[in-house]
Amino acid sequence: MPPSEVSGTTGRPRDPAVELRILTATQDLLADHGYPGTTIAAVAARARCSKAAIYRRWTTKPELVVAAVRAAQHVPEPPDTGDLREDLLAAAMHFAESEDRSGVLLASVLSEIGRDPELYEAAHRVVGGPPVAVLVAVIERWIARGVVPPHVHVRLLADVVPTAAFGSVVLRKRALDPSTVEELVDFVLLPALTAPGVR
Amino acid sequence: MPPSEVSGTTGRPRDPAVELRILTATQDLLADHGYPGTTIAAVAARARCSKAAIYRRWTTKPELVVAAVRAAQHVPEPPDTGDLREDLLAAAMHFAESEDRSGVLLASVLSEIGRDPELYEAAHRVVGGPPVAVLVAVIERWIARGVVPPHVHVRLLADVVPTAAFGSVVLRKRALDPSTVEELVDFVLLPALTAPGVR
DNA sequence: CCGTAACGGTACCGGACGGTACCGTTAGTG
DNA sequence: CACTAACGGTACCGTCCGGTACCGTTACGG
Repeated sequence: MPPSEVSGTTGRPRDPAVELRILTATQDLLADHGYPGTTIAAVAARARCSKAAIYRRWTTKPELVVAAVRAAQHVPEPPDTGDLREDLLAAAMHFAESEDRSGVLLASVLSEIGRDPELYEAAHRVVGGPPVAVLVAVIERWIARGVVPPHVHVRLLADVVPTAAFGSVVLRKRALDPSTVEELVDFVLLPALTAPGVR
Repeated sequence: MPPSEVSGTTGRPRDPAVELRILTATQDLLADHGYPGTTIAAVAARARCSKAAIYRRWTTKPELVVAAVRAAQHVPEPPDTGDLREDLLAAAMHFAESEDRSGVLLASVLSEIGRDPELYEAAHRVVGGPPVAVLVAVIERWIARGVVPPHVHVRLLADVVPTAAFGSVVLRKRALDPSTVEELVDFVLLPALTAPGVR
């Protein structure tokens, strides 16, 4: 939900540039200092605006944070390169470090947004779902093509890279290395997807 | 480091029961409410003691938390059942839910202990290292026995289960299901360990 | 040109929490 | 029996931070 759109029909209009500065400032602070370090005062200072300008748009801090995370996201397209490994790499690389900060931001927020289940669910659904769904879609397509056997545990394998990315961000304060993502694809996903049925 | 052992040679001796109650209360609160929810006042209330009794033993909250996490841990023995799958299961189950709360506690703390690198490192080294080392040891032993090919990415695979456990605790507020651990072993670790060289 | 509302700035409120100080009481040691 | 230090209890301090209120100023619509 973008800024509360309720505003009188007359008077000085809101400056859209302020809105943008607030959101990017929130993203910066979330990425650098986590949820607790992202104070409203700090956001205001970085956005070069007043706290009032923030509370005019969002009623509470968690709502601002969700808006900032949502603004950072752009839904990826399921790749279809004709090669299993290339598809996996393309889908998995969304979780590596890149100019797209949505993964890093999501991890920062999810781990610290605390005990508010409603906001937690909102953030998870909006930002966490789609990229994992892309990985699931890729795997299922290659199952349909008969390249990957149908007995593999799709959900479990699709979660490997996102989970690793999450751990990296939360534990080591930095995004997953692209080379590590490549290793995960080559040494974990591909063997598990192409191995004959074990057990 | 247990309670500051500096205490005069005379006077009323410290009650060891109080110490124990403080540590278990801290563990309970960490597991249930995370690091921020573990306030000193709450620990004192649950331990049925005064805040002063806590600060008599530990100088600061992070030190108390590290002590509580450390107290919850007991170093596991590397299993050697003669069967690869059984060894992996035994080592991996340390990260599933059980009466041993050390994994859950570590996850709670690591994700929220914040920007104090010193305490972070201490907690990680003390509690996070050994269980992963057990997994590494198991895999390397089976490489030495020639059952697992030497080209597998040991560190990467040994981290799969711990990372999943961490994500589960932080994201879903509950420990990893034993059946999920079993699935990870069967559908991720074993295929990756036994697959022929890919790529 | 008047009304309205957003603007930056800032003072302020209220609650939470880490940590300290001091109480009278109690359990040990010499 | 005197001394000492831990005990539970509690009042207190300082700080941080989310959120509110109010300022004079500014930009737009009717």
